[in-house]
Amino acid sequence: MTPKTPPGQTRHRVYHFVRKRLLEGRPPTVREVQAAFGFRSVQTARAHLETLVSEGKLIKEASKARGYRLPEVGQLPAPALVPLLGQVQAGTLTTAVEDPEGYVAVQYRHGQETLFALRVRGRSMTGAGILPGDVVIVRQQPSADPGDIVVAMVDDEATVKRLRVRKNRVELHPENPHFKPIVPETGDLVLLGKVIEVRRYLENIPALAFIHGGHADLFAG
Amino acid sequence: MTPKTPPGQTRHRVYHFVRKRLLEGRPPTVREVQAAFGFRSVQTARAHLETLVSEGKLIKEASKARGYRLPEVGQLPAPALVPLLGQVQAGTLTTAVEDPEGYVAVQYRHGQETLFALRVRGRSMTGAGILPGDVVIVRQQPSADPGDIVVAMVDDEATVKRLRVRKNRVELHPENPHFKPIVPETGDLVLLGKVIEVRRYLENIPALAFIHGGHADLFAG
DNA sequence: TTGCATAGCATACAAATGTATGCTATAGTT
DNA sequence: AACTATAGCATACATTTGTATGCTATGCAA
Repeated sequence: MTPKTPPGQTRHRVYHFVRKRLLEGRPPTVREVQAAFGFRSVQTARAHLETLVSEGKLIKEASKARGYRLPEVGQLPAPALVPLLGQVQAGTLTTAVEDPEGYVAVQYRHGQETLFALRVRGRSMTGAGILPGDVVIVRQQPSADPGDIVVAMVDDEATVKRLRVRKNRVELHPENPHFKPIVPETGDLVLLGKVIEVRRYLENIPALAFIHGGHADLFAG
Repeated sequence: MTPKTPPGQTRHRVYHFVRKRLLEGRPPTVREVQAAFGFRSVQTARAHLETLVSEGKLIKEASKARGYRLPEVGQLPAPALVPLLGQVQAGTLTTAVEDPEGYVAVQYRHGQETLFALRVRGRSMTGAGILPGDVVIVRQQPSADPGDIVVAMVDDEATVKRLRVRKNRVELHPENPHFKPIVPETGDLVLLGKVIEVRRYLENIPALAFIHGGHADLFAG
Protein backbone atom coordinates (compact mmCIF):
# COMPACT_ATOMS: atom_id res chain seq x y z
CA MET A 1 0.00 0.00 0.00
CA THR A 2 1.05 3.51 -0.67
CA PRO A 3 2.36 5.26 2.45
CA LYS A 4 0.04 7.73 4.05
CA THR A 5 1.16 11.34 4.21
CA PRO A 6 0.54 13.57 7.22
CA PRO A 7 -2.92 15.16 7.40
CA GLY A 8 -3.40 18.10 5.07
CA GLN A 9 0.01 17.85 3.52
CA THR A 10 -0.98 16.21 0.29
CA ARG A 11 -4.16 18.22 0.09
CA HIS A 12 -2.16 21.40 0.22
CA ARG A 13 -0.17 20.27 -2.76
CA VAL A 14 -3.33 19.27 -4.57
CA TYR A 15 -4.68 22.74 -4.01
CA HIS A 16 -1.62 24.30 -5.53
CA PHE A 17 -1.70 21.96 -8.47
CA VAL A 18 -5.30 22.87 -9.22
CA ARG A 19 -4.65 26.55 -8.65
CA LYS A 20 -1.72 26.54 -11.02
CA ARG A 21 -3.73 24.83 -13.70
CA LEU A 22 -6.62 27.23 -13.27
CA LEU A 23 -4.35 30.23 -13.54
CA GLU A 24 -3.00 28.70 -16.71
CA GLY A 25 -6.53 28.48 -18.02
CA ARG A 26 -6.50 24.70 -18.16
CA PRO A 27 -8.83 23.34 -15.49
CA PRO A 28 -7.80 19.78 -14.61
CA THR A 29 -9.97 16.71 -14.47
CA VAL A 30 -10.17 14.59 -11.38
CA ARG A 31 -8.18 11.96 -13.17
CA GLU A 32 -5.50 14.43 -14.10
CA VAL A 33 -5.11 15.24 -10.43
CA GLN A 34 -4.97 11.54 -9.72
CA ALA A 35 -2.21 11.07 -12.28
CA ALA A 36 -0.28 14.12 -11.13
CA PHE A 37 0.02 12.68 -7.63
CA GLY A 38 0.22 9.04 -8.54
CA PHE A 39 -2.94 8.05 -6.72
CA ARG A 40 -4.07 4.60 -7.67
CA SER A 41 -7.71 5.52 -7.27
CA VAL A 42 -9.70 8.33 -8.78
CA GLN A 43 -11.55 8.61 -5.59
CA THR A 44 -8.47 9.61 -3.66
CA ALA A 45 -8.05 12.62 -5.86
CA ARG A 46 -11.72 13.38 -5.69
CA ALA A 47 -11.77 13.16 -1.93
CA HIS A 48 -9.07 15.79 -1.70
CA LEU A 49 -10.87 18.02 -4.16
CA GLU A 50 -14.18 17.71 -2.37
CA THR A 51 -12.51 18.45 0.94
CA LEU A 52 -10.97 21.57 -0.55
CA VAL A 53 -14.42 22.59 -1.72
CA SER A 54 -15.93 22.01 1.69
CA GLU A 55 -13.12 24.06 3.19
CA GLY A 56 -14.01 26.84 0.78
CA LYS A 57 -10.62 26.78 -0.87
CA LEU A 58 -12.13 25.71 -4.14
CA ILE A 59 -15.56 25.95 -5.66
CA LYS A 60 -16.97 23.76 -8.35
CA GLU A 61 -19.58 23.36 -11.02
CA ALA A 62 -21.04 20.02 -10.06
CA SER A 63 -21.13 17.24 -12.60
CA LYS A 64 -19.33 19.33 -15.14
CA ALA A 65 -16.08 18.31 -16.74
CA ARG A 66 -13.14 20.24 -15.35
CA GLY A 67 -15.53 22.06 -13.08
CA TYR A 68 -13.29 23.17 -10.24
CA ARG A 69 -12.68 26.89 -9.85
CA LEU A 70 -10.87 29.34 -7.60
CA PRO A 71 -13.19 31.16 -5.21
CA GLU A 72 -12.05 34.68 -5.95
CA VAL A 73 -13.62 37.28 -3.84
CA GLY A 74 -15.82 39.17 -6.18
CA GLN A 75 -14.61 37.78 -9.42
CA LEU A 76 -11.15 38.01 -10.84
CA PRO A 77 -11.55 40.05 -13.99
CA ALA A 78 -10.36 38.06 -16.93
CA PRO A 79 -6.97 39.22 -18.09
CA ALA A 80 -7.61 40.87 -21.41
CA LEU A 81 -5.11 41.20 -24.18
CA VAL A 82 -5.05 44.68 -25.61
CA PRO A 83 -3.24 45.47 -28.84
CA LEU A 84 0.05 47.29 -28.62
CA LEU A 85 0.11 49.68 -31.55
CA GLY A 86 3.30 50.78 -33.13
CA GLN A 87 2.98 53.82 -35.28
CA VAL A 88 -0.36 55.55 -35.03
CA GLN A 89 -0.25 58.10 -37.74
CA ALA A 90 -2.47 58.97 -40.66
CA GLY A 91 -5.89 57.46 -40.85
CA THR A 92 -8.18 56.43 -38.09
CA LEU A 93 -7.27 54.47 -35.06
CA THR A 94 -9.13 51.49 -36.38
CA THR A 95 -6.70 50.98 -39.21
CA ALA A 96 -3.77 51.00 -36.82
CA VAL A 97 -5.48 48.45 -34.67
CA GLU A 98 -5.56 45.97 -37.49
CA ASP A 99 -1.83 45.53 -37.47
CA PRO A 100 -0.68 45.64 -33.88
CA GLU A 101 2.89 45.21 -32.79
CA GLY A 102 1.77 42.69 -30.23
CA TYR A 103 -0.49 42.29 -27.26
CA VAL A 104 -0.22 43.30 -23.66
CA ALA A 105 -2.17 41.69 -20.86
CA VAL A 106 -4.16 43.93 -18.57
CA GLN A 107 -6.04 42.69 -15.62
CA TYR A 108 -9.13 44.82 -15.52
CA ARG A 109 -12.03 45.44 -17.81
CA HIS A 110 -15.00 47.45 -16.80
CA GLY A 111 -17.84 46.66 -19.11
CA GLN A 112 -17.58 47.48 -22.73
CA GLU A 113 -14.66 49.85 -22.81
CA THR A 114 -12.12 49.66 -25.57
CA LEU A 115 -8.49 49.57 -24.58
CA PHE A 116 -5.28 49.72 -26.52
CA ALA A 117 -1.62 50.26 -25.76
CA LEU A 118 0.97 52.58 -27.24
CA ARG A 119 4.71 52.75 -27.00
CA VAL A 120 5.82 56.25 -26.08
CA ARG A 121 8.31 58.13 -28.24
CA GLY A 122 9.99 61.35 -27.26
CA ARG A 123 10.70 62.97 -23.92
CA SER A 124 7.84 65.41 -23.77
CA MET A 125 6.26 63.80 -20.71
CA THR A 126 9.28 62.95 -18.61
CA GLY A 127 8.05 65.35 -15.94
CA ALA A 128 5.09 63.06 -15.41
CA GLY A 129 7.34 60.06 -15.15
CA ILE A 130 6.61 58.88 -18.66
CA LEU A 131 9.84 58.07 -20.46
CA PRO A 132 10.61 57.11 -24.03
CA GLY A 133 9.91 53.45 -24.58
CA ASP A 134 7.28 53.27 -21.88
CA VAL A 135 4.01 51.59 -22.74
CA VAL A 136 0.82 53.45 -21.99
CA ILE A 137 -2.51 51.70 -21.67
CA VAL A 138 -5.24 53.85 -23.17
CA ARG A 139 -8.99 53.72 -22.85
CA GLN A 140 -10.61 54.97 -25.98
CA GLN A 141 -12.97 57.85 -25.25
CA PRO A 142 -14.09 60.95 -27.12
CA SER A 143 -13.56 63.39 -24.28
CA ALA A 144 -11.53 63.79 -21.12
CA ASP A 145 -11.24 66.00 -18.06
CA PRO A 146 -8.69 68.73 -17.51
CA GLY A 147 -5.62 67.21 -15.88
CA ASP A 148 -6.03 63.86 -17.58
CA ILE A 149 -3.14 62.50 -19.56
CA VAL A 150 -4.52 61.79 -22.99
CA VAL A 151 -3.57 60.50 -26.40
CA ALA A 152 -4.54 62.76 -29.28
CA MET A 153 -3.88 63.01 -32.97
CA VAL A 154 -1.69 65.98 -33.82
CA ASP A 155 -0.29 66.43 -37.33
CA ASP A 156 -1.30 62.91 -38.26
CA GLU A 157 0.56 61.38 -35.36
CA ALA A 158 -0.51 60.16 -31.97
CA THR A 159 0.92 62.14 -29.08
CA VAL A 160 0.70 61.79 -25.32
CA LYS A 161 0.07 64.99 -23.41
CA ARG A 162 -1.74 66.39 -20.42
CA LEU A 163 -5.07 68.02 -21.14
CA ARG A 164 -5.44 71.58 -19.90
CA VAL A 165 -8.00 74.33 -20.34
CA ARG A 166 -6.66 77.88 -20.76
CA LYS A 167 -8.81 80.86 -21.69
CA ASN A 168 -11.67 78.57 -22.52
CA ARG A 169 -9.58 76.61 -24.98
CA VAL A 170 -8.33 73.08 -24.83
CA GLU A 171 -4.57 72.75 -24.78
CA LEU A 172 -2.19 69.81 -24.80
CA HIS A 173 0.62 70.35 -22.34
CA PRO A 174 3.90 68.47 -22.27
CA GLU A 175 5.57 67.91 -18.92
CA ASN A 176 9.00 68.98 -19.97
CA PRO A 177 10.26 72.56 -20.04
CA HIS A 178 11.94 71.98 -23.39
CA PHE A 179 8.62 71.43 -25.11
CA LYS A 180 5.86 73.91 -25.89
CA PRO A 181 2.16 73.37 -25.32
CA ILE A 182 0.06 72.51 -28.32
CA VAL A 183 -2.93 74.76 -28.87
CA PRO A 184 -5.09 73.09 -31.46
CA GLU A 185 -7.60 75.10 -33.45
CA THR A 186 -11.08 74.74 -32.10
CA GLY A 187 -12.64 71.57 -33.40
CA ASP A 188 -9.31 70.43 -34.66
CA LEU A 189 -8.50 68.15 -31.75
CA VAL A 190 -8.95 64.43 -32.25
CA LEU A 191 -8.87 62.72 -28.90
CA LEU A 192 -8.06 59.05 -29.02
CA GLY A 193 -8.44 58.30 -25.36
CA LYS A 194 -7.22 58.62 -21.82
CA VAL A 195 -4.08 57.06 -20.41
CA ILE A 196 -5.07 54.84 -17.52
CA GLU A 197 -1.80 53.05 -16.90
CA VAL A 198 1.90 53.48 -17.58
CA ARG A 199 4.31 50.58 -17.77
CA ARG A 200 8.02 50.38 -18.12
CA TYR A 201 9.74 47.10 -18.85
CA LEU A 202 13.29 47.23 -17.56
CA GLU A 203 14.40 43.88 -18.81
CA ASN A 204 13.93 42.11 -22.05
CA ILE A 205 10.83 42.48 -24.13
CA PRO A 206 7.75 41.46 -22.20
CA ALA A 207 5.73 38.54 -23.33
CA LEU A 208 3.87 40.13 -26.15
CA ALA A 209 1.36 37.60 -27.20
CA PHE A 210 1.39 37.52 -30.92
CA ILE A 211 -1.99 36.09 -31.54
CA HIS A 212 -2.44 34.12 -34.67
CA GLY A 213 -2.30 36.29 -37.74
CA GLY A 214 -4.99 38.81 -38.29
CA HIS A 215 -7.58 37.24 -36.13
CA ALA A 216 -7.10 39.08 -32.93
CA ASP A 217 -8.79 42.41 -32.64
CA LEU A 218 -9.62 45.20 -30.29
CA PHE A 219 -10.84 43.47 -27.25
CA ALA A 220 -13.78 45.39 -26.00
CA GLY A 221 -16.35 42.73 -25.15
CA MET B 1 -35.09 25.80 -41.00
CA THR B 2 -32.81 28.30 -39.44
CA PRO B 3 -31.60 30.88 -41.96
CA LYS B 4 -28.11 30.51 -43.23
CA THR B 5 -25.66 33.26 -42.48
CA PRO B 6 -23.06 34.49 -44.96
CA PRO B 7 -19.89 32.38 -45.20
CA GLY B 8 -17.46 32.89 -42.38
CA GLN B 9 -19.64 35.33 -40.51
CA THR B 10 -20.93 32.99 -37.86
CA ARG B 11 -17.61 31.24 -37.60
CA HIS B 12 -15.95 34.52 -36.83
CA ARG B 13 -18.32 35.03 -33.95
CA VAL B 14 -17.75 31.46 -32.78
CA TYR B 15 -14.03 32.13 -32.74
CA HIS B 16 -14.50 35.15 -30.57
CA PHE B 17 -16.79 33.31 -28.22
CA VAL B 18 -14.25 30.56 -27.73
CA ARG B 19 -11.40 33.02 -27.44
CA LYS B 20 -13.22 35.00 -24.78
CA ARG B 21 -13.95 31.89 -22.78
CA LEU B 22 -10.38 30.71 -23.03
CA LEU B 23 -9.05 34.04 -21.86
CA GLU B 24 -11.43 33.75 -18.94
CA GLY B 25 -9.94 30.38 -18.14
CA ARG B 26 -13.16 28.53 -18.81
CA PRO B 27 -12.77 26.48 -21.97
CA PRO B 28 -16.21 25.80 -23.46
CA THR B 29 -17.66 22.48 -24.53
CA VAL B 30 -18.96 21.95 -28.02
CA ARG B 31 -22.45 21.96 -26.62
CA GLU B 32 -21.89 25.24 -24.83
CA VAL B 33 -20.94 26.74 -28.16
CA GLN B 34 -24.05 25.21 -29.63
CA ALA B 35 -26.20 26.77 -26.93
CA ALA B 36 -24.49 30.14 -27.15
CA PHE B 37 -25.42 30.44 -30.80
CA GLY B 38 -28.73 28.64 -30.69
CA PHE B 39 -27.69 25.87 -33.04
CA ARG B 40 -30.14 23.02 -33.02
CA SER B 41 -27.43 20.49 -33.63
CA VAL B 42 -24.19 19.83 -31.80
CA GLN B 43 -22.61 19.09 -35.07
CA THR B 44 -23.12 22.61 -36.36
CA ALA B 45 -21.06 23.95 -33.51
CA ARG B 46 -18.50 21.25 -33.94
CA ALA B 47 -18.19 21.90 -37.67
CA HIS B 48 -17.35 25.52 -36.98
CA LEU B 49 -14.83 24.56 -34.34
CA GLU B 50 -13.15 21.98 -36.54
CA THR B 51 -12.99 24.46 -39.38
CA LEU B 52 -11.34 26.97 -37.10
CA VAL B 53 -8.84 24.30 -36.15
CA SER B 54 -8.11 23.46 -39.77
CA GLU B 55 -7.66 27.14 -40.45
CA GLY B 56 -5.16 27.23 -37.64
CA LYS B 57 -7.15 29.73 -35.67
CA LEU B 58 -7.68 27.25 -32.88
CA ILE B 59 -5.88 24.17 -31.77
CA LYS B 60 -7.31 21.32 -29.78
CA GLU B 61 -6.59 18.37 -27.60
CA ALA B 62 -8.49 15.69 -29.43
CA SER B 63 -11.13 13.71 -27.58
CA LYS B 64 -10.61 15.72 -24.44
CA ALA B 65 -13.40 17.61 -22.73
CA ARG B 66 -13.14 21.34 -23.31
CA GLY B 67 -10.08 20.71 -25.39
CA TYR B 68 -9.96 23.74 -27.64
CA ARG B 69 -7.08 26.18 -27.16
CA LEU B 70 -5.68 29.34 -28.61
CA PRO B 71 -2.68 28.76 -30.86
CA GLU B 72 -0.31 31.28 -29.37
CA VAL B 73 2.96 31.57 -31.12
CA GLY B 74 5.43 30.01 -28.80
CA GLN B 75 3.22 29.73 -25.78
CA LEU B 76 1.54 32.55 -23.98
CA PRO B 77 3.07 32.45 -20.53
CA ALA B 78 0.35 32.01 -18.01
CA PRO B 79 -0.49 35.28 -16.33
CA ALA B 80 0.85 34.86 -12.87
CA LEU B 81 -0.42 36.63 -9.81
CA VAL B 82 2.39 38.09 -7.77
CA PRO B 83 1.82 39.41 -4.27
CA LEU B 84 1.76 43.15 -3.79
CA LEU B 85 3.48 43.78 -0.51
CA GLY B 86 2.66 46.77 1.60
CA GLN B 87 5.23 47.50 4.23
CA VAL B 88 8.38 45.50 3.96
CA GLN B 89 10.23 46.28 7.13
CA ALA B 90 11.81 44.22 9.83
CA GLY B 91 12.18 40.54 9.34
CA THR B 92 12.74 38.63 6.21
CA LEU B 93 10.92 39.05 3.00
CA THR B 94 9.14 35.78 3.52
CA THR B 95 7.19 37.09 6.47
CA ALA B 96 5.98 40.07 4.47
CA VAL B 97 4.87 37.80 1.69
CA GLU B 98 2.49 36.03 3.98
CA ASP B 99 0.25 39.02 4.32
CA PRO B 100 0.13 40.74 0.95
CA GLU B 101 -1.90 43.81 0.20
CA GLY B 102 -3.23 42.12 -2.89
CA TYR B 103 -2.11 40.54 -6.10
CA VAL B 104 -0.98 41.93 -9.40
CA ALA B 105 -1.09 40.02 -12.67
CA VAL B 106 2.08 39.82 -14.69
CA GLN B 107 2.29 38.18 -18.02
CA TYR B 108 5.67 36.56 -18.04
CA ARG B 109 7.38 33.91 -16.05
CA HIS B 110 10.73 32.48 -16.97
CA GLY B 111 11.20 29.26 -15.17
CA GLN B 112 11.36 29.19 -11.44
CA GLU B 113 11.95 32.80 -10.60
CA THR B 114 10.21 34.38 -7.66
CA LEU B 115 8.43 37.65 -8.25
CA PHE B 116 6.75 40.13 -5.98
CA ALA B 117 5.47 43.67 -6.22
CA LEU B 118 6.03 46.71 -4.05
CA ARG B 119 4.33 50.06 -3.84
CA VAL B 120 6.89 52.86 -3.98
CA ARG B 121 7.04 55.47 -1.25
CA GLY B 122 9.06 58.64 -1.41
CA ARG B 123 10.46 60.64 -4.29
CA SER B 124 14.03 59.37 -4.30
CA MET B 125 13.74 57.82 -7.75
CA THR B 126 11.74 60.40 -9.65
CA GLY B 127 14.69 60.99 -11.93
CA ALA B 128 14.27 57.46 -13.20
CA GLY B 129 10.58 58.02 -13.78
CA ILE B 130 9.56 56.16 -10.64
CA LEU B 131 7.05 58.23 -8.70
CA PRO B 132 5.47 57.76 -5.28
CA GLY B 133 2.59 55.32 -5.53
CA ASP B 134 4.05 53.46 -8.48
CA VAL B 135 4.14 49.70 -8.31
CA VAL B 136 7.42 47.98 -9.04
CA ILE B 137 7.60 44.35 -10.04
CA VAL B 138 10.64 42.73 -8.48
CA ARG B 139 12.44 39.51 -9.22
CA GLN B 140 13.99 38.13 -6.11
CA GLN B 141 17.72 37.61 -6.54
CA PRO B 142 20.73 37.79 -4.25
CA SER B 143 22.89 39.91 -6.52
CA ALA B 144 22.57 42.43 -9.32
CA ASP B 145 24.64 44.30 -11.85
CA PRO B 146 25.78 47.91 -11.60
CA GLY B 147 23.12 50.12 -13.13
CA ASP B 148 20.26 47.87 -12.16
CA ILE B 149 17.43 49.34 -10.17
CA VAL B 150 17.14 47.18 -7.09
CA VAL B 151 15.18 46.73 -3.89
CA ALA B 152 17.30 46.44 -0.78
CA MET B 153 16.79 46.42 2.94
CA VAL B 154 18.16 49.55 4.56
CA ASP B 155 17.48 50.30 8.22
CA ASP B 156 14.86 47.60 8.37
CA GLU B 157 12.92 48.99 5.48
CA ALA B 158 12.77 48.14 1.80
CA THR B 159 14.07 50.85 -0.49
CA VAL B 160 14.27 51.22 -4.25
CA LYS B 161 17.57 52.56 -5.58
CA ARG B 162 20.00 52.22 -8.44
CA LEU B 163 22.97 50.00 -7.81
CA ARG B 164 26.36 51.62 -8.36
CA VAL B 165 29.94 50.65 -7.70
CA ARG B 166 32.27 53.40 -6.48
CA LYS B 167 35.82 52.80 -5.27
CA ASN B 168 35.20 49.10 -5.20
CA ARG B 169 32.20 49.50 -2.92
CA VAL B 170 28.55 48.91 -3.62
CA GLU B 171 26.38 52.00 -3.30
CA LEU B 172 22.69 52.64 -3.58
CA HIS B 173 22.01 55.78 -5.57
CA PRO B 174 18.78 57.71 -5.61
CA GLU B 175 17.81 59.51 -8.81
CA ASN B 176 16.90 62.78 -7.19
CA PRO B 177 19.36 65.57 -6.33
CA HIS B 178 17.66 66.09 -2.98
CA PHE B 179 18.65 62.66 -1.76
CA LYS B 180 22.07 61.30 -0.85
CA PRO B 181 23.51 57.97 -1.93
CA ILE B 182 23.50 55.20 0.61
CA VAL B 183 26.86 53.59 1.25
CA PRO B 184 26.24 50.44 3.24
CA GLU B 185 29.00 48.87 5.27
CA THR B 186 30.56 45.97 3.49
CA GLY B 187 28.48 42.87 3.98
CA ASP B 188 25.68 44.96 5.39
CA LEU B 189 23.65 45.12 2.21
CA VAL B 190 20.61 42.87 1.95
CA LEU B 191 19.47 42.77 -1.61
CA LEU B 192 15.89 41.70 -2.11
CA GLY B 193 15.84 41.71 -5.86
CA LYS B 194 15.90 43.57 -9.12
CA VAL B 195 13.13 45.79 -10.45
CA ILE B 196 12.03 44.42 -13.79
CA GLU B 197 8.92 46.49 -14.37
CA VAL B 198 7.39 49.75 -13.22
CA ARG B 199 3.67 50.41 -13.30
CA ARG B 200 1.59 53.44 -12.61
CA TYR B 201 -2.16 53.22 -12.32
CA LEU B 202 -3.69 56.58 -13.17
CA GLU B 203 -7.25 55.70 -12.45
CA ASN B 204 -8.89 53.81 -9.67
CA ILE B 205 -7.23 50.95 -7.93
CA PRO B 206 -6.34 48.18 -10.31
CA ALA B 207 -7.97 44.86 -10.01
CA LEU B 208 -6.02 43.47 -7.15
CA ALA B 209 -7.05 39.91 -6.93
CA PHE B 210 -7.61 39.16 -3.31
CA ILE B 211 -7.28 35.47 -3.37
CA HIS B 212 -9.18 33.49 -0.83
CA GLY B 213 -7.79 34.03 2.61
CA GLY B 214 -4.36 32.88 3.43
CA HIS B 215 -4.06 30.30 0.76
CA ALA B 216 -2.36 32.22 -1.95
CA ASP B 217 1.37 32.35 -1.81
CA LEU B 218 4.46 33.43 -3.64
CA PHE B 219 3.98 32.16 -7.11
CA ALA B 220 7.27 30.88 -8.28
CA GLY B 221 6.44 27.63 -10.01
C1' DT C 1 -28.89 21.83 -65.83
C1' DT C 2 -25.13 19.56 -63.04
C1' DG C 3 -21.72 19.81 -59.78
C1' DC C 4 -19.69 21.60 -55.72
C1' DA C 5 -19.08 24.07 -51.54
C1' DT C 6 -20.98 25.87 -47.26
C1' DA C 7 -24.49 26.26 -43.41
C1' DG C 8 -27.25 23.80 -40.81
C1' DC C 9 -30.01 19.78 -38.78
C1' DA C 10 -30.89 15.07 -36.53
C1' DT C 11 -29.48 11.09 -34.40
C1' DA C 12 -26.54 7.68 -32.64
C1' DC C 13 -22.37 6.21 -30.48
C1' DA C 14 -18.04 6.17 -27.83
C1' DA C 15 -14.79 8.20 -24.95
C1' DA C 16 -13.89 11.15 -21.16
C1' DT C 17 -15.06 12.36 -16.79
C1' DG C 18 -17.77 13.05 -12.46
C1' DT C 19 -19.98 10.30 -8.71
C1' DA C 20 -21.13 6.58 -5.35
C1' DT C 21 -20.26 2.69 -2.36
C1' DG C 22 -17.51 -0.18 0.26
C1' DC C 23 -13.20 -1.54 1.63
C1' DT C 24 -8.09 -1.52 4.19
C1' DA C 25 -4.53 0.69 6.94
C1' DT C 26 -2.53 3.82 10.23
C1' DA C 27 -2.58 7.02 14.09
C1' DG C 28 -4.52 9.08 17.86
C1' DT C 29 -7.94 9.11 21.78
C1' DT C 30 -10.78 7.42 25.44
C1' DA D 1 -9.44 -2.74 23.49
C1' DA D 2 -12.81 0.01 21.23
C1' DC D 3 -13.75 4.17 18.86
C1' DT D 4 -12.89 7.71 15.57
C1' DA D 5 -10.74 10.28 11.96
C1' DT D 6 -7.89 10.52 7.91
C1' DA D 7 -5.42 8.66 3.78
C1' DG D 8 -5.81 5.72 0.38
C1' DC D 9 -7.56 1.84 -2.75
C1' DA D 10 -10.82 -0.72 -5.99
C1' DT D 11 -14.69 -1.02 -8.66
C1' DA D 12 -18.90 0.14 -10.71
C1' DC D 13 -21.99 3.47 -12.64
C1' DA D 14 -24.02 7.80 -14.60
C1' DT D 15 -23.43 11.99 -16.88
C1' DT D 16 -21.05 14.90 -19.78
C1' DT D 17 -18.99 15.61 -23.81
C1' DG D 18 -16.46 14.58 -28.17
C1' DT D 19 -17.15 12.13 -32.63
C1' DA D 20 -19.28 10.00 -36.80
C1' DT D 21 -22.69 9.47 -40.36
C1' DG D 22 -26.22 10.95 -43.22
C1' DC D 23 -29.39 14.25 -44.42
C1' DT D 24 -31.63 19.10 -46.39
C1' DA D 25 -31.19 23.74 -48.22
C1' DT D 26 -28.97 27.61 -50.44
C1' DG D 27 -25.77 29.95 -53.43
C1' DC D 28 -22.41 29.91 -57.07
C1' DA D 29 -19.91 28.50 -61.06
C1' DA D 30 -18.99 25.58 -65.04
